[in-house]
Amino acid sequence: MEILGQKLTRDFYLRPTLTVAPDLLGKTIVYNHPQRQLAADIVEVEAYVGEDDPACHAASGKTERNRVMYGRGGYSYLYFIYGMYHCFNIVTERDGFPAAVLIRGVEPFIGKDIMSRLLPPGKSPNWLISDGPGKFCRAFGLTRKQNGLDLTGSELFLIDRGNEKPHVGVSPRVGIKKATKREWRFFDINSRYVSGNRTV
DNA sequence: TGTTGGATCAACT
DNA sequence: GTTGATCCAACAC
Repeated sequence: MEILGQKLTRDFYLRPTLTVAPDLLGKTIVYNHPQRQLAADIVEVEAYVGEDDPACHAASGKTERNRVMYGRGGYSYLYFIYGMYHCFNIVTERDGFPAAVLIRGVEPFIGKDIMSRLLPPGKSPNWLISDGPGKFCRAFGLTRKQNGLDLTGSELFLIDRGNEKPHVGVSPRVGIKKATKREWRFFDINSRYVSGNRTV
């Protein structure tokens, strides 16, 4: 199935991270796996910008883990955390400057039934499957295998399908103890799929 | 070689 | 509000 929309090009990702992050709200992530197609609209993100940002993985320099963050914008940065979860980031800005946007919440658009099968059994049908960075990666089946993918390619990419501009809320980033004064979390205030709106 | 704690989530009290 | 699950990168030694 072909989804109607304009694929985001390299230029989109090369802009300043604090411009790209809120601009990602309402855009659609498409994951074309050989056996399945998944798509979801972004409703919550966080920006991590450069070695001067104490909360950014690049705060203490380049390592094997954060290597793709140092590359050109428009690539995926996936890492494993807390022994159980993965987090998906979109690398931004020019080659050599480490920055990325963490995807924290999405509204399922295509393949919700497939996503549900990747989740633990016994949840009620209206259980939110993608409100939170770990839950999003689990619903999409994203792991470190997808680290470093070119998001202008055909496997994993983003499109603008003309969604209405969301009403954007701003807050400090979640789950970090450093740089809590920086309000670099952006979310669609009308979406149920923003993390923290627990519905079970 | 060993230790520690994290951009999480859900199930407790 | 607190804790368990469970891995591995980063850093200390």
